[in-house]
Amino acid sequence: MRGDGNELNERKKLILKAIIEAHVRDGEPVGSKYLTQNKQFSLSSATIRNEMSELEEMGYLEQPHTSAGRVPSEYGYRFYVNSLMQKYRMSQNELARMNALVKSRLAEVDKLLETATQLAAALTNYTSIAIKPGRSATAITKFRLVFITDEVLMLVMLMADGSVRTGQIHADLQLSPGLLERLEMILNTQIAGKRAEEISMPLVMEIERLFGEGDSLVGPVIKYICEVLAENTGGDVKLSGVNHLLEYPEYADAHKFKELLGVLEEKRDLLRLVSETDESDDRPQVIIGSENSVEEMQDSTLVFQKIRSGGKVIGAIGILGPRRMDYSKVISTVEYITDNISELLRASPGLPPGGQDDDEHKT
Amino acid sequence: MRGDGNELNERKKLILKAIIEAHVRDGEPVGSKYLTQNKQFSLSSATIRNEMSELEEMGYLEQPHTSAGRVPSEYGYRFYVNSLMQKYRMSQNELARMNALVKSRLAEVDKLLETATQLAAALTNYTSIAIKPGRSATAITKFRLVFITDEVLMLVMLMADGSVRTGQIHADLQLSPGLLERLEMILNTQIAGKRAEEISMPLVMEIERLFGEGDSLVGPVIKYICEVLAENTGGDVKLSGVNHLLEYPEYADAHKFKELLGVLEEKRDLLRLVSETDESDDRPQVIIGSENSVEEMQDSTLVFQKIRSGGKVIGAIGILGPRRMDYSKVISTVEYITDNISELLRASPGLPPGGQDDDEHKT
DNA sequence: ATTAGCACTTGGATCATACGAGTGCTAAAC
DNA sequence: GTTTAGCACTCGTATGATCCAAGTGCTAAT
Repeated sequence: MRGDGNELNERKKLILKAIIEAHVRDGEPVGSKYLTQNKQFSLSSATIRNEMSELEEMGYLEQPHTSAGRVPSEYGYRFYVNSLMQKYRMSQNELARMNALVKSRLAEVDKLLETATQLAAALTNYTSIAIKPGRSATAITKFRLVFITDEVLMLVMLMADGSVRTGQIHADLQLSPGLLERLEMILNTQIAGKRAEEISMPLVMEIERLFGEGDSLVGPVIKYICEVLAENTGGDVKLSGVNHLLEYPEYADAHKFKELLGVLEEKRDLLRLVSETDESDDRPQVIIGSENSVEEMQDSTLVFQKIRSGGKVIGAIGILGPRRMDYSKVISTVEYITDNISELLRASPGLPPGGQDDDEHKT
Repeated sequence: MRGDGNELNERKKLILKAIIEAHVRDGEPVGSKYLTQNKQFSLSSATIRNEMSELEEMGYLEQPHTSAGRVPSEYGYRFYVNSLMQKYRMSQNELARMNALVKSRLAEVDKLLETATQLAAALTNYTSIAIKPGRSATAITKFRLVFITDEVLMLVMLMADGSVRTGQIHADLQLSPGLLERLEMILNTQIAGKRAEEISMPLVMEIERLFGEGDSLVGPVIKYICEVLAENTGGDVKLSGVNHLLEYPEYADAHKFKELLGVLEEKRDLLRLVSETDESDDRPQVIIGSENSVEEMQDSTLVFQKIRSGGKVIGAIGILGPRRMDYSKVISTVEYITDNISELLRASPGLPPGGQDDDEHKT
């Protein structure tokens, strides 16, 4: 019954569009009469009723119960997003607000993502999600040891993917810049480039031998390095504006809302969701209802877009709301914010400058 | 009417305790009859009624309406927490679970706090909050510049409070270790120890003059330093288990819950709340209802405890739930978790080892 | 092909009633 | 003097009946 025959005539499209937009606006089923009175259709309610009846048969609409108006089906929304919707044009006001917010804080990617989420939530009145996928353990290409105090050193690690990690290590013996220089060299020759599995006990002992004094220094350092290598950084998810959801009657059911909240906090599912989608698709992705493999989110829509920097996906920002959501506005917002972030990332320093990747060398 | 005369006799205390515990258990007003049938009181309901009536007059109990049972008043809870409650003894099971979780991930304070929150939420079935107060702008005592690639350097700043901040800076000119060494020295002589206001334009120009080449390097570096100095790090708040709140009918009202969520996300109020309390008190703090200055939280109770490392408050973890909360269990949990974290912080490195503070030198 | 008209369905709001839980008080019992 | 039994009273909620408005589907007329 879906997409049978060949699609909708113009009038049906217009009606469907009007229904969806009306429903999104006030959240109630839309009746035939409503469409005639408020709107530009020069048709009677009866005619519209007939069309609606057909639209229902074709799967674009649904009836909550006999005497209610129609509501867009998931399929209907999907069609709307794919074909009917026109891009939302931000108002002067919104644009100004956005620019101001975007410019305010940049710097580290983390902060950037967080700001972006808050922004998205504030602008759309839906819940917004920042996703930072975990980098799966990469090798370390270079070490630097920095002398901080007599007892503390900082370990700086340049990762193969171009990012940098740092950590402080507390040593039990008296440190000196010279000592660190020696250890740094040893690390760079012996450990750089290796994966966690390759750091065997004999290797560690060899290093301790080379370094000579103070295995109370080598020990903690190696331990820290192993931790970083093994880390498989879990990825991070930040929510903003969860409270907005409660504005929509769709989330009135406390129990279901609780479940949803639980999933959102769990991170895992969200991360999977983002990584499941087409890796190369850099447009906003719209996941409507049951297209979503996470059960608890099947009454919601998730719109998200990946953010790249130097060819690598470094995160994503998304918006979550009821299936009845202002797709046009949400999609534009996500798109706009993502673009801006990419822009900022290109301009500012802060993270991988594209470094040792294959693609970038052709310039 | 509060605390008039001189306090409760034994029987009143017992009855009050029983009422509170029953109410916490099932969330409904407690009637006189209920107390007699289920419980160990060898009294009739009438007697209990009389006692309850007096307890009400004294301000420990309240009646939602004439024909409902009694409910503990805020004052009643406060009394319970202060005098009646006995420490919750964790079950073998809970202890095991906790230990396992605590041991799993430690390392950075951030991670630690996050794990702790999740733990607290899981154990208590309330919402848990990790609070990392912002350090109010401190001076930088020392700089280190680390060569990372031809174009990127890492700026390491030792702060006056003993912590370390790092940031990457992208330079437009070709970097070299020698270059950085020179700049490092200039920074250490010219800027170290200064506050943000003291970094004037003339000073910056002086530095550029001293450094000579490439103000395309000095510019970004100084800018970054100023940002860090001005930063007044906002502090951070992490929530876990928000969904648990929805289990309690107290939070059924979607609108109020939305407001509460909004406040929790805002961070600001929470941070204030924690910093408002007695700085030196390291026991768990219990803020019940209207004792809380945040309006939206006046129907809730917040239990939290500060975490110190080397004398400095580095964060707090707390639990938020309905006023009717299992105080005994919650307080013990918070206490236990906090103690464990302190323990871990003492054992592992990772953060300020107490550094250049006054108190610590006396060892 | 469109429209007017009408019978039918149905969820929600409104109202009245009944019920149950709990109290406060008085008078009797210990 | 304290405790208890008994009873009238209060009040929130659950239940059910009724009504209404909105919307549909269908048929017949335009």
